[in-house]
Amino acid sequence: MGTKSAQTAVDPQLACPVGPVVDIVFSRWTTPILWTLHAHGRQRFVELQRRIDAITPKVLTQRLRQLERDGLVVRTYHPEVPPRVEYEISELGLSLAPLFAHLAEWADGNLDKVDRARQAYDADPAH
Amino acid sequence: MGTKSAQTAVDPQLACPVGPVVDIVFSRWTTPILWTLHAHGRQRFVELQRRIDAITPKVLTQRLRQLERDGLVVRTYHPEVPPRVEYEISELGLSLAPLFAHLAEWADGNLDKVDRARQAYDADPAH
DNA sequence: CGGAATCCAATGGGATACTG
DNA sequence: CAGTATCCCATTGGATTCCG
Repeated sequence: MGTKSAQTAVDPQLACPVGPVVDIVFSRWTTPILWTLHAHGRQRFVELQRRIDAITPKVLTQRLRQLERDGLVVRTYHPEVPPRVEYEISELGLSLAPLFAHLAEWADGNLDKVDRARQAYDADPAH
Repeated sequence: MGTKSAQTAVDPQLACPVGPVVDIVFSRWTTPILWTLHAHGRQRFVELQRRIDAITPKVLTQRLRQLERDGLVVRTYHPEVPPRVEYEISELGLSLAPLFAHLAEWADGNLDKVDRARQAYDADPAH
């Protein structure tokens, strides 16, 4: 990981100004994680793991690290026995809420059209 | 809302309502393709290929097929010699424009914060 | 509990060559 | 021109094990 993002291997800025932000917000597993944190508030590692269907601890750790580095999630470590770690959405992460709402709204009004388009496409023997 | 121990195994789609639409709109290469089609209007395969930095014909074909199947892009085949094919955004695809604008707006106001968060994170030897 | 380390399988995407 | 076909490599993610 680190400085290199897989999706930006081909500088998308020229072809698509929204490329960088898509990398940050919509890379794999980020929306389920952000959504779960937003829906259930501050919670521990295992709670997150249980709520996000069958995600492995390795992948969850990777994604949480990225989200923490990007400032969208705040990690709090409590030096106890046993150790306790809590994750929550940051203020910056919370600022994505309207965008997610917008996305959900579009989905609500148009996902059925996508479905019908697919059925029509699949029904056409020319394809 | 209360936490139910009964539904420990949560379907990822349930865990994140925006999951399906993210798959459709923000899967790999789709935003550069949609953006280019929106910026330059109806255009041919090679034009698309040239404008989207170094995308291979194979991948471009795959993505265009998916976008066509999802009803976001319209493909028009002209049986000439040599053959001519044109792609354009559909009405459904165009309905994504406000969403993209919203995304660009968020990026414009917050991408620098992400950058600073990364620098702060990388500067901390604890990480 | 909250990970880290290791190994491995699947997949996506690049390069190249070819065709109607 | 607009793809298709083939090969191949890199990255991703899953499974498992181990540790402070």
